[in-house]
Amino acid sequence: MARSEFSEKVIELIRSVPHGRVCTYGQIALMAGNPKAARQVSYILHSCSKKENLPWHRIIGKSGKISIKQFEGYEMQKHLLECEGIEFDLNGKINMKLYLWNPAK
DNA sequence: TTACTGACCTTTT
DNA sequence: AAAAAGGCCAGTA
Repeated sequence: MARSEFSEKVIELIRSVPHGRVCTYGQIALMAGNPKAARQVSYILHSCSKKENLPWHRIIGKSGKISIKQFEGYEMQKHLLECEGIEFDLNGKINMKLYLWNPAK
């Protein structure tokens, strides 16, 4: 598999996400060096979550919603996030203000 | 090599 | 405010 520099950065960033915190695709893509490669982040997750055992459940959409389809693992992600202390509102969204991981700066 | 796909994001109706 | 369309990049076939 072609692990580009971008991919490795994404993987490392995902691994850097603290327990009980979430991050967005765009955020990771931006930190990885490509603000517009957010879509690719998801692809990398799919490729490595199994092999690298990455916390893919901590990666969500910018709106605070889970982007994945229900039959793909929506329930599992929600459960995993709840186990980390993250709560969902009535609309199934996450409070970004509280849980969004803001890396350094 | 080109073509198609995708767990997105931004801008425009 | 909500919904639709376009654009972007990297990876796989």
